[in-house]
Amino acid sequence: MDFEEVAPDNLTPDEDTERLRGRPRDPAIGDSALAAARELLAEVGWDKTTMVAISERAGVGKPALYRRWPSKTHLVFEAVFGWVDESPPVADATDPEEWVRASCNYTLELFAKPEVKAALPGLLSAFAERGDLPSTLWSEFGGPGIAMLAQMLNRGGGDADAMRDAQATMLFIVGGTMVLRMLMPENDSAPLVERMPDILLHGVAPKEQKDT
Amino acid sequence: MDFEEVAPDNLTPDEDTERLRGRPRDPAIGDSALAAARELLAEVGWDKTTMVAISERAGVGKPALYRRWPSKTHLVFEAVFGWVDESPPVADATDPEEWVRASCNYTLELFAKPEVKAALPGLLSAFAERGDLPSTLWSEFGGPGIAMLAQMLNRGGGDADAMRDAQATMLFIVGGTMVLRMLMPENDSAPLVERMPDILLHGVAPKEQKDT
Amino acid sequence: MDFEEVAPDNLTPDEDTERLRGRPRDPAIGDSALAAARELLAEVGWDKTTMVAISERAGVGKPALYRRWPSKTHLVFEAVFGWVDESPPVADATDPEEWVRASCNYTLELFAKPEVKAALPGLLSAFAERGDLPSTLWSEFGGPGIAMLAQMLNRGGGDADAMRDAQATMLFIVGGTMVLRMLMPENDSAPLVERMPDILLHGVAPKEQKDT
Amino acid sequence: MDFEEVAPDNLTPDEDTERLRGRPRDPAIGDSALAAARELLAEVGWDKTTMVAISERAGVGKPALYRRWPSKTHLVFEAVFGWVDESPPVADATDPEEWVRASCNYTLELFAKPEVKAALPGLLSAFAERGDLPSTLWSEFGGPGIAMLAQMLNRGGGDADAMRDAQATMLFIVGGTMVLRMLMPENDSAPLVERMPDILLHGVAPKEQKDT
DNA sequence: CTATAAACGAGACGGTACGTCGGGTCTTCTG
DNA sequence: CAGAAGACCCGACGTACCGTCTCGTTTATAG
Repeated sequence: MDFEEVAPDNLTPDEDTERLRGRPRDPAIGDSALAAARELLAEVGWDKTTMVAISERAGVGKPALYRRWPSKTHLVFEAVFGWVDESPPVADATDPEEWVRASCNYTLELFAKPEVKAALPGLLSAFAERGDLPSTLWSEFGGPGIAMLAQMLNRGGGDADAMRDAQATMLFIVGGTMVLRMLMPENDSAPLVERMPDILLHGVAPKEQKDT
Repeated sequence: MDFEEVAPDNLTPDEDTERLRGRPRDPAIGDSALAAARELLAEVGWDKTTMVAISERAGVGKPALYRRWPSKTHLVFEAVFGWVDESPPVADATDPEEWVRASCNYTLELFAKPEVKAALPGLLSAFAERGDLPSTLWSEFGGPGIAMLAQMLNRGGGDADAMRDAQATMLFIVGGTMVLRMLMPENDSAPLVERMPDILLHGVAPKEQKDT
Repeated sequence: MDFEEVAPDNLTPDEDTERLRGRPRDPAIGDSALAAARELLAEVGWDKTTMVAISERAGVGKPALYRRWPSKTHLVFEAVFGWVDESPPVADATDPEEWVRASCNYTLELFAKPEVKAALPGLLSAFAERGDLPSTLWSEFGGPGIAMLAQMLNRGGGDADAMRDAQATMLFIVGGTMVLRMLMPENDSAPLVERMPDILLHGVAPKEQKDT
Repeated sequence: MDFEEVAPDNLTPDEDTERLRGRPRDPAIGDSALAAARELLAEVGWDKTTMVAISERAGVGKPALYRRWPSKTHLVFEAVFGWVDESPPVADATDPEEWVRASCNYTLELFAKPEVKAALPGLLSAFAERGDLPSTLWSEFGGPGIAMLAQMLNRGGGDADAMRDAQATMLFIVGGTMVLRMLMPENDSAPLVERMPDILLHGVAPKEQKDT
């Protein structure tokens, strides 16, 4: 996840010694700002999650925010997805079924978080403006998992086929859970949640049932 | 789709006679405003789709817009999703396979429209503010198709199971195509598009392949 | 006062018979509209004296107002000054002193009316846009009185001198009372009011008092 | 003239040190805004003197204006009358006659300025809404001059009488010149202008002339 | 007794100004 | 030089009013 590295001031001078001139940035500021952004997103939604509001809740000045992130979108993006790749969600899956179930659970949890739901509008906005972001996010977020699944699926067929199926599966998992969380009330989604992995694994209209 | 009926002035008085007082609203204004909104969304994106820009392109005054929709969000929502249920996308499907392929094509086309992609951020924002919208949209948009699929799937099992599977399938179709369109560049999505219906129909990890 | 005659539709066809076709205008509408305008001016001031507010209070439609007056300014103008020249305020004055005292009392009363005070801003606006109005108003409002005073003042000197003095006197009376009413609280203006005519009649610095 | 002190944010905290936090307001902005307002009033009149027009001509953002004045009326008020008491207009008068002539000239010039004439409607509006403004303006604008005249008039009589006469005289000068400038075309006002001070000084109907 | 013509109440329409608010940048002072 | 405070520009939002227009209805005269 290097979304935030597009923005920062072009510091990083040639000399390491030069880097330490002046007052160092307070590392606590970044954390409290991200936390404040998450809280506000969950509490008041995207529109009212103002830069000023974030700065006030974090006890921080607005310029300090813009010194770290080039826009509100970048800040929120990191606040919501910045912890990705800390723990690979399906690191210990050994077969496709396990992988699919784990991935579903993970994304279902992810999109159940109120701050994630609230952040989506702004993030989609950013996608519309910057075409490179989506693919970056996709490869960072889904890349490793897709590769793992592709390897597990690669039973005889070529690599290309397995990769294609793995990508489509990830697409369905992410999209399906996202839409589920956005459109359906929390309470009556339980039976659906249980059934989703099965459909992905075995299809909604298995061939063998057609014969009987 | 009755989103727009939430907003308008509480007309629909008890008496039909009361309704005809005063100059009637010009029905052409609503249409041209919606068309202008769609065009602007596709051309300049969400942010620059201003109420003033819409009113200018539609040859209409700003108050005329606010008489019909209480906010920009409501207008755009209807502009993008207001034509739903005009033509059921899968009316002529006779078996699940046909249904799935037709639905995939339909939603893939839908989310390929630039105005739909541009409108999504604002619409998700609206969802956050008005919890009733999502479920309304869901039932209007997917309801009929889901019911049809459920009927086709109902081979022996109870209605509840078929309904559940149909809902999950729709979830995957809508979500998967949406994420595909939002995250992936148009050009290299072709092989994926071809494979998606197959996965939904037969699963990524068919049981019979496991045995061999 | 023919301010309102600028507006009416250019009816007045050649034939008197043609004039009476169609439904005649309801004469009560004009009166109730003027009364409503006066009340609103006195109660809520110029800004909130809306055409809609006038029409509602008068129980009348907005087009009925615009059929009679071409603008809000014209309506308010007539509402406030339309009754002028009904009764010449100084008709029975026999000498300059009497004339000055009567005129002062009259204008003091006039500018004490809340609707007159409230109407002044809009009227001044109209003056700025239409240069002919002020002189019209001046000649209608002050003309007869000025002529009368000029005649009384014409003791030996030429007509021009007397006319000049009469005009200046009227100017002082109107302007002085207007400013008094606009700028000073009602309560502590009593002593001033008593003294004003004397100054106009005999001056602030009479010559004979200087000698003693 | 402290009209503008009503509006600003309730700064002036207890501590002077608190006042210097944050970026200080650019003092040039206020001046250029006032100048722009004066120019626009003179050129295009009250109605077209828009806040946006002022901000554009001053090269300033609209919020910067609203930071300084709470409304267009306040801004224009200060633009037109903000320079009062910079130079007492009759500082060097030694007798009533001189004082009256100087005051007449001063106010005649004042109300001849196009920006002053254009601003009057809005200002009268402001008076209607804020009752304290008129008396403030009156005391600031006329106070010193009135006091000076009262002292010159105080020949034997009590202070109260002289003060009363001085006030009435000021009322006549201000009101008379204002009405003159508002109602009469510039060109044929010359003879009146010459005669006005004489009437104020000696009256229209001097007693000694009656005898002869 | 019907036809015509105009006025009527209601309210939509285009245009435009208002005052507010958010994003992102810049400028001061303090630590 | 980082940081907090806050002023700055830009521009969109939603509201209100003005003066015009279009409805369908009512009321008068004309034939």
